[in-house]
Amino acid sequence: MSCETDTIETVRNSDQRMTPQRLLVLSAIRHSGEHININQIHAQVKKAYPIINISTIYRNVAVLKELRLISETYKTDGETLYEWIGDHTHMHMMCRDCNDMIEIDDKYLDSFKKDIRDDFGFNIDIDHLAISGLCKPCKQLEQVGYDN
Amino acid sequence: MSCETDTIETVRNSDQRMTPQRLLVLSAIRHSGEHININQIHAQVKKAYPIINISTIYRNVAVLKELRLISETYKTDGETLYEWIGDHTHMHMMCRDCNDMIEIDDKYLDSFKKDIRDDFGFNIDIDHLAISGLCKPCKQLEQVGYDN
DNA sequence: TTTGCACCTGCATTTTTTTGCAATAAGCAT
DNA sequence: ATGCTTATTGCAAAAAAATGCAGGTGCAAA
Ligand SMILES: [Mn+2]
Ligand SMILES: [Mn+2]
Ligand SMILES: [Zn+2]
Ligand SMILES: [Zn+2]
Repeated sequence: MSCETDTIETVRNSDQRMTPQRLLVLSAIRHSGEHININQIHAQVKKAYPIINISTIYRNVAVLKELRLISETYKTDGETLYEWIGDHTHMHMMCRDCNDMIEIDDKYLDSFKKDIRDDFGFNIDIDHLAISGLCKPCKQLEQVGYDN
Repeated sequence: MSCETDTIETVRNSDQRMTPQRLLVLSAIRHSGEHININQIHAQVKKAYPIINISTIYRNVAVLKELRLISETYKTDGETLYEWIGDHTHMHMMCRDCNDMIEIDDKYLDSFKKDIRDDFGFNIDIDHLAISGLCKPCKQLEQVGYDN
């Protein structure tokens, strides 16, 4: 795993240790398509290390989240997803009706982010932003009165 | 509970029923200060109806959330909070270090919301918006290098 | 009022997530 | 290399959340 060198440093520089288990969890998330849940991480890690316990997955995900190497997203349908935070910074819009998630460039947040920082001193984490609402098709269905 | 008449109508108009248990859950959330968790709701409802089961709380909270009468917020420290959605629409900024939550007027979101609707047709739910980041004091501590 | 049906509840159980603990091992300093 | 300190792991057990089911009940239509 040569592409993880700087990540390994990040972990080590924070009084945490880089174990084989932790590296496998980290790689599973990093090299998954994009979003991955706990069971998928567990299944993936098991391929290389079958004895690993699910609690180790939970605990490592918590550590990586704390270090802001990964993000945690609660989907509108209840599923919790993890994602690698690299240089591809973006946010998500999640539809509360069809549960679809679309990816949105974080440039859309620039002005809002600035206002909040200027007026409150609060610094928004764009990497951890998932916003719920109604997507275009679902909104149209609602207006036709097709649903409620 | 005379102040719940329109709420009762909302529930009844959606092919769901208004049971005493549901009304108690609803009132507990509505009349709590602002944010309340599952156990607090359970404790509150028990005062009037001691036999109620915790699973009834979980199920009713899910229904009220689906009807958009209440919002569900995952705090940065893991706690899940519920809140009545009335006319006092607002959003929250949650600090990932000190877990403090500040309330912010939704006017700050107007421009962002419009951009997203114009460009993607996606309609953001302001009532369900809680954004994580670093609050002012925590940001200052970080810059001094006091923490990491 | 009475009836009927779909929704709800309580309870038991299952599933998911968290936690305590003793053994192990990472990483720093000899 | 070797030894120390302390984070981390696997396992078991606890706690939290979700679910199946049989009986109960809201409520709309007679
Ligand atoms: Mn993403
Ligand atoms: Mn609030
Ligand atoms: Zn949708
Ligand atoms: Zn803070």
